[in-house]
Amino acid sequence: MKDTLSSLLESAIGALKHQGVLPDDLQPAIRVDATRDKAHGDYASNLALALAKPAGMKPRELAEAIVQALPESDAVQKTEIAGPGFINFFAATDAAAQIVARVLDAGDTFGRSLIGQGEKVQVEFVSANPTGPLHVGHGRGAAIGDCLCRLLEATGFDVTREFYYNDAGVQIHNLALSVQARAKHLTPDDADWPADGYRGDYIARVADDYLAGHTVVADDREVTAGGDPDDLDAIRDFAVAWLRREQDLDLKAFGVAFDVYFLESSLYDSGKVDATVKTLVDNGHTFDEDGATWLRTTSFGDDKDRVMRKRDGSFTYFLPDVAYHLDKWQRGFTTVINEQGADHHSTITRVRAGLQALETGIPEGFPDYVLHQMVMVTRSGVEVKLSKRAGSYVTVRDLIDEVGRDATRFFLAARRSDSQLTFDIDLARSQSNDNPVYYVQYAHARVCSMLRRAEDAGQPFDHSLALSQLALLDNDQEKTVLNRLARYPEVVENATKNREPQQVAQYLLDLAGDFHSCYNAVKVMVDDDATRNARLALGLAARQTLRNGLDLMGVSAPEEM
RNA sequence: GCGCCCGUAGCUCAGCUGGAUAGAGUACCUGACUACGAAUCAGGUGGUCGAAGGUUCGAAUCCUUCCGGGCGCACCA
Repeated sequence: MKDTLSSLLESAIGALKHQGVLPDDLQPAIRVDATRDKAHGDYASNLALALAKPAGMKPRELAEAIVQALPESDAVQKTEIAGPGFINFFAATDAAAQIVARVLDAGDTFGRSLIGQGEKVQVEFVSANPTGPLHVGHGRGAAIGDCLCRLLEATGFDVTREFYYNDAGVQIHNLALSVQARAKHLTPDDADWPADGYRGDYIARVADDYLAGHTVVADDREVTAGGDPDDLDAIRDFAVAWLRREQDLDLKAFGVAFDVYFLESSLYDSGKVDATVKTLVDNGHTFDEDGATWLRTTSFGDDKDRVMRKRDGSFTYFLPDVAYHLDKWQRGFTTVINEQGADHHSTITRVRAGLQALETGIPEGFPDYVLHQMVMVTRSGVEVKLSKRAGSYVTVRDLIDEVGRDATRFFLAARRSDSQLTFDIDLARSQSNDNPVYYVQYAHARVCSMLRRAEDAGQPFDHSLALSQLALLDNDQEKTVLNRLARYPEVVENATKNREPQQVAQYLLDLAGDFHSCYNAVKVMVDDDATRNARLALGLAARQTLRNGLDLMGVSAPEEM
């Protein structure tokens, strides 16, 4: 519909140029938007407003001229000029209703597109180090990241989900010491407990399993416990595998699966860290000072230079980070999106600067970042601190157990990532209708119920009859649903382009609302076969679109509630 | 002090990259099940879009400066 209107406007502009009303060299960007207010018709264009100045005409006069020059079309019932010079289009009912046929025909593919053209995209998200179960912040990252991946897949990109972690750093050493302490029957309250040790109860479980000689299988590794409490290396290997498995279980419960687990240590093993250093040095972007080697990141927009090799000879974290992103580029990912907590935002400039200093033709904006702000968790109105060491933080699995996977995913992905989020556990776990995901799912279940009812009444849905009678969908509420359905593909495209999964959530709430209103205003199960089937078809189209959108969010679409 | 993000109804948040009279949910009032699921719907109350300037036909949206909140500012990750 939108495309139709755009091309109508285009030919009108062409005609006006021909008549000499508009200058020939004018190249207007024709824009048609769905209206917010029914009084403004179904679609509106601001073309006359945008062109008034270059054309040297008053907006309303120009709008008049454009409307006069518009070709006839069956799709348009009437046009109006309103406000400062908007051209409002009222869609012909049967033309608008054709969206139902389109949705039913496309089915699961409605809203999908090929704009990605198979481009290889990598999304790195969660990337938690294996020192504890995933917390709510990771959950937000997982919900947003996975939804982004689903959006990218739906728009024709070739997506790789990647999880990056470090199994050898200082944090992991602390983990091993903590497990060892537990294995020697110390508790976090003992004087000898490691200073920076992890205090969570899970440490004791790791220690028990280690002493018992258990074998753990994670997605990317398998380790059998040595059982010797003095063998710190064995303890570390086992603990890492144990927590990787724990995180796998968290992710599985959340419905998120990764294609690649990438180890920071592999960058050292493969020589990529050394190669990166050599390139940076050879390119002359480094200097030595205070016994350390620095990278001159200020040449690439950073506000100060950064140490890359410490005085003790080891590297700061950002060097392997640069090597890692070079590796991503070399693997053929022209678009890379890093979803991570905003508390690490300072790495962006550094990593990009490092990549530029390699002078290998990597674009300046590489990689893309999607940052999510902090999640504050409250219980009984009191903040629960997010700390792995405290051991009292809310995990992803806590939330899933308490409020369910669907609600957790929806909550965490339904808000803009760059605003802070308060997760009120009491509210979220109360199974009340405050929960917006129920609202959307209920709309879906209602259509299913309607269809069951039609079957039971011996009046099953007649597809071909319905499609021939779509023009009967002419109530205000039905038109609202039709217009909403027509916007879905654009929402998917926009959400993908802007990397904003919350747009999908917002759309689903709007569509569900439109449907519920329509459902209450217009009775579907009427005696007239034509009307009933046309309305069932509208319900089916709404159900299909709800299902497709929910699927993008990784949320189920239940047939009954 | 410097950098990034945020500030929209009492509360939780949308606002489709500049459009028309700023919208939902929740809460609070009033109504609708002898019609398809009332986990729903219809209506009402509720706003200096943090503040002040600027850009233009037009600003919650873009620019500047303040105010307030969060997060960063390591030879930690």
